[in-house]
Amino acid sequence: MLRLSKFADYGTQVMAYMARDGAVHSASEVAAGMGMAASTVSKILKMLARENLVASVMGAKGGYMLSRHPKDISMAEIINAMDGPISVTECSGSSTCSRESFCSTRVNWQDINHVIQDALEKVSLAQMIKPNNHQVASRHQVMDVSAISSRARSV
Amino acid sequence: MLRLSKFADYGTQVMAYMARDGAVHSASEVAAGMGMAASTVSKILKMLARENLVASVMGAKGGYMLSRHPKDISMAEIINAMDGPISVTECSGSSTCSRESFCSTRVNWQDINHVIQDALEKVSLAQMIKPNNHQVASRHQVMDVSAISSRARSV
DNA sequence: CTAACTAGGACTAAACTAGTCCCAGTTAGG
DNA sequence: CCTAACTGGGACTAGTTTAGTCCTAGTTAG
Repeated sequence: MLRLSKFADYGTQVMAYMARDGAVHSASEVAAGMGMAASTVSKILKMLARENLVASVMGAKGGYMLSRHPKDISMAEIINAMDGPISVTECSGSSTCSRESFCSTRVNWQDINHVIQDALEKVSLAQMIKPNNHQVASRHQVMDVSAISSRARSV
Repeated sequence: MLRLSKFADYGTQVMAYMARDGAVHSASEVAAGMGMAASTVSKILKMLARENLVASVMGAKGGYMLSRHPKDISMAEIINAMDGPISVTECSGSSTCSRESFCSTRVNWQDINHVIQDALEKVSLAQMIKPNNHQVASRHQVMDVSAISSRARSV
């Protein structure tokens, strides 16, 4: 199946929801807007915040906002934040595999991981929320650090 | 993590093992050669046989063999055989998602699936067992149906 | 000072995965 | 024709992972 966890999926949707404006939204507000449980959305936003994909504003009237412009956030970043590094097999990292001596395929898995990572880096959140126009293989946007607001602390 | 099941990984290794020659090997023989449990390898070979990636020979002195030349078998086929269709999210198929009305990202996930599928189709088993030479993005081999043997029935 | 938030992590139930086993069918060879 | 060596298919189980909830602490607006 080559599966992504549900969290990566949810994370993308939460990001998509937040991308509609640059404003601060509380977790419960996002949850209500998306029709999901507040505690679940809260957990997802925390994970996204830890990786600086959203910025958090603490205290009353606080909440979360995108830390960058949607076109400067790649799907690879979101997936990495939610699921950890993109790697199709266990052995492709540093971990030891008991059959490593037999295994002739290891370096090639790494190549495959790299291709997938590349493909995901080329898709921005902005593209992801547009109606489909087959832009997946298009050129990667260069970051331009257009801050949406300066209110956030944790960026 | 974008994980593949262990079966896809094992499947690849079993295929790699069988690719060393065109001969018939019993499941237990392959298991012994790879240092894995016979029952596990047997299960994997059954799955591969059901998708016609290996051909089975029943009865005494039976076993399995690759159904095609390694260069005519793609990684996409092996992964599909072991894990089912390559699809990064649940909703990208036909299944209904409760938030489909909110979800603006669906068609774009399908594009991403397609890119990954493409990348995996371009890697043949033959390439996978060669020492790494960064051939992942190279052109896809055209099938030439060079039968290795005519002994098999289930091809 | 209090209500409305986020931060972090512990905890649990459900789902999935990996691995084993069993029984039925097929074939080579004595 | 019988038996041993195989595959085919599927049931079953233990272990792991995932998803989701909840609790406590810290921060800030008003």
